[in-house]
Amino acid sequence: MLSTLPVVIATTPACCAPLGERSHDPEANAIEIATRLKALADPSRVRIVQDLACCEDHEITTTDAAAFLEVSEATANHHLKRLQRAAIVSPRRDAQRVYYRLNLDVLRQLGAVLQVKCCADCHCA
Amino acid sequence: MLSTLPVVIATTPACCAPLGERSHDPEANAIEIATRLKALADPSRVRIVQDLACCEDHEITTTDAAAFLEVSEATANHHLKRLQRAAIVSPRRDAQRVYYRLNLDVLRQLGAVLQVKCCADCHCA
DNA sequence: CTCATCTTTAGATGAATGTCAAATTGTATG
DNA sequence: CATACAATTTGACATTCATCTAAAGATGAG
Repeated sequence: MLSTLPVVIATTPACCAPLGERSHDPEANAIEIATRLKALADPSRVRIVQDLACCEDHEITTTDAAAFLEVSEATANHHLKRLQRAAIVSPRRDAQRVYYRLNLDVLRQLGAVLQVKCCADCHCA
Repeated sequence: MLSTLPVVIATTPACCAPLGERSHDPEANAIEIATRLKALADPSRVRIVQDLACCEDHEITTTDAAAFLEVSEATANHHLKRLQRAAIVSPRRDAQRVYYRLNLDVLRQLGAVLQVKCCADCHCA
């Protein structure tokens, strides 16, 4: 289970790309980033996140997600758990139902990792 | 082979999340985004991109990548091709060598997709 | 042309994963 | 407690994929 706000993603490097912290352990850092990206790299999970970012109350249950994705509840639950393990969503129990909600900060930080800025003197586009 | 600048990612929606265009075909759009994320969602490929964003000349060859990742050249080439198919890198041939270079705009746009902004009246963090 | 180097492809293999049906657990209500 | 509904787990299955070795292409040097 990944932490909600990993240091490796939060820090900003010196030169070009903010693709996570490179100074400490590049290997571990790359695994961390890849793990989070993998959690998002599936059409069903992208749609869940899209819906969560836009829907009325910004929450979704396993049953709702199953109907939304037109998939079994076991599958919907699998995807929600996958997102949860990457700290992209968090669960909230209310009676029988479990509502999942986006962790916007985590999503934004993951996005920030891809906002590569190159140094002034390089030939990058 | 994905196009270099897909419309689906370039456009900006109305309300909350800019997780790609949702108005046209949500299903196809989600597949598009997930496909690109998948191309990046591997530790070796993250390290390649990290290196490309920072290294001296912002280019890398199959042989260099193999040494850098400590992996066979076939494997390194596989990863570079995967990134190329997602338009994240582009090849440039010079004599025997093929130099791969980042498409910064594609990377930035993919990152922008995750920069979820919620509407003022919602309860998101 | 022949050799050396770099790149790419082909085929094989093991691990991860998306999906489902079925069974199990959790929670509330009669 | 018994029933109903929601969530989760389990086990199976097919697919994808990271990796390797071996072989084949591509390109320049002698």
